[in-house]
Amino acid sequence: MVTITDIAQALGITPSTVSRALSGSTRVKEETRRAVQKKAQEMGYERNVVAANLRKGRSNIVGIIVPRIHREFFSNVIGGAESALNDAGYHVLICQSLETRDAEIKALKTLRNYSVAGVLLSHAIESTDGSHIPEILGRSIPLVQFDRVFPDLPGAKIVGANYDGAFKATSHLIQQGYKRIGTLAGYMSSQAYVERLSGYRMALESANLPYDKSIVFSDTIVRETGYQACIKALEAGCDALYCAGDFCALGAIDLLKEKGIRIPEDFGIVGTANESFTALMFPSMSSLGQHPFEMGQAAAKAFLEGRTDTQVIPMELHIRQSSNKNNTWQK
Amino acid sequence: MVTITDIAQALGITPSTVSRALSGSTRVKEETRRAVQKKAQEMGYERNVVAANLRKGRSNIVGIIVPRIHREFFSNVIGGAESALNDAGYHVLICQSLETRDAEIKALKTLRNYSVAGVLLSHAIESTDGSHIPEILGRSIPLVQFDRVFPDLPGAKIVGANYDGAFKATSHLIQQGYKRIGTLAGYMSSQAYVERLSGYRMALESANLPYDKSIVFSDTIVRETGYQACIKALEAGCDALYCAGDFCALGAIDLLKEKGIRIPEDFGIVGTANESFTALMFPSMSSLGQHPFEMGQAAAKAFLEGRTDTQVIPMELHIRQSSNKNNTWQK
DNA sequence: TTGTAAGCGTTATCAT
DNA sequence: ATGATAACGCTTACAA
Repeated sequence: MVTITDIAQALGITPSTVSRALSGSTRVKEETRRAVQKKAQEMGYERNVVAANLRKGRSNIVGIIVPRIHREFFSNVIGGAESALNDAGYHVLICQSLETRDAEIKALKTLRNYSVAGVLLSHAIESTDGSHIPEILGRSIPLVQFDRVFPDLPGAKIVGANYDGAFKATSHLIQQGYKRIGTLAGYMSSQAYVERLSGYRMALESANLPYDKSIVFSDTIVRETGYQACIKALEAGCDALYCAGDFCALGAIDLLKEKGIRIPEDFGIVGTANESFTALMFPSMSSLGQHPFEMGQAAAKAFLEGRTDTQVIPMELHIRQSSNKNNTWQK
Repeated sequence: MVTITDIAQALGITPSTVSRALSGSTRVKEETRRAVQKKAQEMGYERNVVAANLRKGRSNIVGIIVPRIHREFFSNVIGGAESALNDAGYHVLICQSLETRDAEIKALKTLRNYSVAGVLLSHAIESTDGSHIPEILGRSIPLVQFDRVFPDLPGAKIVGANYDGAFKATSHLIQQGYKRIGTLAGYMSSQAYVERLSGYRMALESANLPYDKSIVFSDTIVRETGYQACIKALEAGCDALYCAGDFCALGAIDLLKEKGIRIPEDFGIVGTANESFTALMFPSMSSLGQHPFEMGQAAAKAFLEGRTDTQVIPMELHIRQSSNKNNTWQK
């Protein structure tokens, strides 16, 4: 590997000058800069980023911590973030918390240890508060939170319009004529779900419908728990569910099919996330869509631009068969 | 940040001893090792990996290069690889080639520059040969290829049982009684698709059916091209298609629905990849399943164990409605 | 078993 | 505008 010292020797100058010429900004004669750049090109020089990082005390790596890489939502966020960061000369070190606080802490320490330029984080469900985060990152590593955020932490935040979205989704169910609308609300440890629940509640109250805690099912939001919760929802006389996730909505549909309950005639379902399967399944599932790729790009840009505000990414309601009594199909 | 020098001072010994005590193996008195470890703990020491990497000329980062992070298949591979690597103390730097050779080359150079411990790679479609890969990585960075591999490159390879799988899928269509079975074969620049085509061909020949090039559609395998190819397949008198991807199979189904052609009665479809939507759509789609998570784990383990052989991950045929005339439903 | 010293490749500070 | 020098924190011959 060719170093700046090699170039310096070849040119009869010193490494410092080469370094300056190559790093752009500082005062170097135009002539020498050109000569250095030419020589560097010729010799196939590439800056050793590890050495540069050590000396500078910061790297051009951005860490991304997500609960699970292979969840459709998160992999899309990562895809969006990586593209934007890469365009700006950054690279992405990726960590999974697997929803545990310990792994999240370990990942944060790892990233600090690599002196990353920044951290993009969506916290583990197990992390009910975010105090560990600034504690580990300190003042010098900028933090961008996305999707699951701690509002009280400083720094940029990118969130979905959870309140608005859930309000729209629930209002839609009301308009369709469903009378007793429950919700699979998700983890109350996460702000995103708390807001979805608020949106649900306000939609009911705006329509002068009662908010009834006995049909608010707060649990993990996987297929199996959706199935289980739907049993209780039926017992409680529900005829529709707004679900804070698509997989728990799927579980609910599993049960309804099993019981021979017609969708959407007898029971309405709206999920959340607009996973790709929702449009393709039968009956197709109405879902409140997030925009993960854009969220990833927004998180990356917030880091790149040094923003510290909160950005809200709109959520769109995709009305499909599972909630559409009037049969106005929408792909 | 506390350094080994700090620990050394606190203990009245030298940094080298501290380094040795902390790096495990070398000869250090058990007593001092214990003292050092205790002190390190006390002072909250964490080894600066950047410095260590610079000195050693290699890092504990493994680079993963995939065409696109957010494709379901690849994100699952990454998820599996990350878990296994993380357990062994490695971290993952992630790069997207976006299917272009240039980005792939850039990523390889970046990873070399970070002196990564190894590279896990699934090459871009645009890369029709792999000569650039060892050229950039050299002898010292181990390469593990997965899914899309160049057989002539040295090093470990993890591939799906594409030949076997396509053979099974096509044989299944034959058994179901379809008479003229075409294929959406995918990119012939990639070995995986070449093998799927071979499996398709051999299944036909084993059943004494002709292999007819006019019903082999080789193209990109997205929804739209599947739709287009299916038009031609119908014109050519096909009554079934083995599709080398799920999305092109979906495009084919789009067309069949549009034309009112019954699935599976009049036309059979088998896709490849077993994307999650295949089980949920209507009619549910038969698909040749890969095991991306396991593939990622296998790739990681191949790196960790220094293997250089080729491992074949079996593919399973999931028979669902789209090819199941006998209606023996299988979830 | 431990200490000494050099060096990984770069950047930053001070001179010149 | 350029050069000399030190330093980032660690590892590793070599010496003791």
